[in-house]
Amino acid sequence: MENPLSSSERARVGLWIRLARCYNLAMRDLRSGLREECTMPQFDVLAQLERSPEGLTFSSLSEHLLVTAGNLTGIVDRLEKQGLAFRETNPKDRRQTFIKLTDKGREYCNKIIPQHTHDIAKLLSGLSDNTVQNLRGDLDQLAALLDRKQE
Amino acid sequence: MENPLSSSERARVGLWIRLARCYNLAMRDLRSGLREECTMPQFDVLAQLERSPEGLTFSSLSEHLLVTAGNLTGIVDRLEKQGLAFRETNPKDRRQTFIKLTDKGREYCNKIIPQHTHDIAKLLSGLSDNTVQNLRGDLDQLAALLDRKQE
DNA sequence: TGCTAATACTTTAGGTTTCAATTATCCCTG
DNA sequence: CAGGGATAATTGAAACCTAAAGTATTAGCA
Repeated sequence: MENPLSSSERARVGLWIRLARCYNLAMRDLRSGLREECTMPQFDVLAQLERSPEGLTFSSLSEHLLVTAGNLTGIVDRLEKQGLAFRETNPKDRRQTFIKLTDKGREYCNKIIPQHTHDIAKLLSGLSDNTVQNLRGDLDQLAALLDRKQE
Repeated sequence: MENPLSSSERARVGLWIRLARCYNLAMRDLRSGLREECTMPQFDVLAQLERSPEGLTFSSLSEHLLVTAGNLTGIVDRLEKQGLAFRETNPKDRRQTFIKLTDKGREYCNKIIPQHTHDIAKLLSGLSDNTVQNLRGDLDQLAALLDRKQE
């Protein structure tokens, strides 16, 4: 009835399971390192804003972070409430909103970004430089593939 | 002030970013393939149950799927409401609950598991068998590392 | 100019997720 | 055999997340 999986298909399913497992294990660890400070999604937004002093729109953030714009509304609301970021309507196109860091937000980034960066490096420090390079290359290949399927 | 990142640290941060990006891109695609049927977390639970006719406890599911037990309560509630699974208290230890598939749930699994498996294989079909093998090996190494940090 | 379609964000409904606090049960030791 | 500590699941609060519908605003074109 069911046509059985080819070994090549099985290998790919196994790859997906491993990818998901690594992601979730790492996520769990990194989240706990950030916990007292801010949430992971909030960090992701802050880190993007930090490298764009001119501000970012919801659309561009949504694209970079792979989350829906509807989702960002809430995250930015909370950042705004904490005084770390603020909205600014684009006067040239009043549909668009720029999100920018406040001074407090920038200061905060200067503290937690290096800290979080260090956590990541430490978490992955057990891998050889060689393995890291191989993984990066192969994942780039995979990302290119997945990007293409998106359109 | 800030001591700058070594190139080896930078490489590891880049690896994490790529891993997260691939995970999220793939997740987005696979979710939409499953959408009309059930949610991804529900699928994950069903797929585990399908290979354990004797049932699984919340604790063991929690461990396998890397989610908290509190989270599973809700997911299993919804599966139960849909008539796909049911709870059964362990008479030998009334603290434990076995979760099992109903007939309807088993039938349902027979339909969607092959379908989802096929979606995964198709999504990753653009990678060479060689790249798949390399990635699997390297991710196994990474998972072992992350597992160890967990304890 | 004025209508229509597209774009940008928000809202809503339904799930998911975590952490922390509870409840129920079991185990163990005095 | 009773109390204290561990284990299993649930509950509650807050945040995240998506898809789909809604609201403003802009752009394009007849």
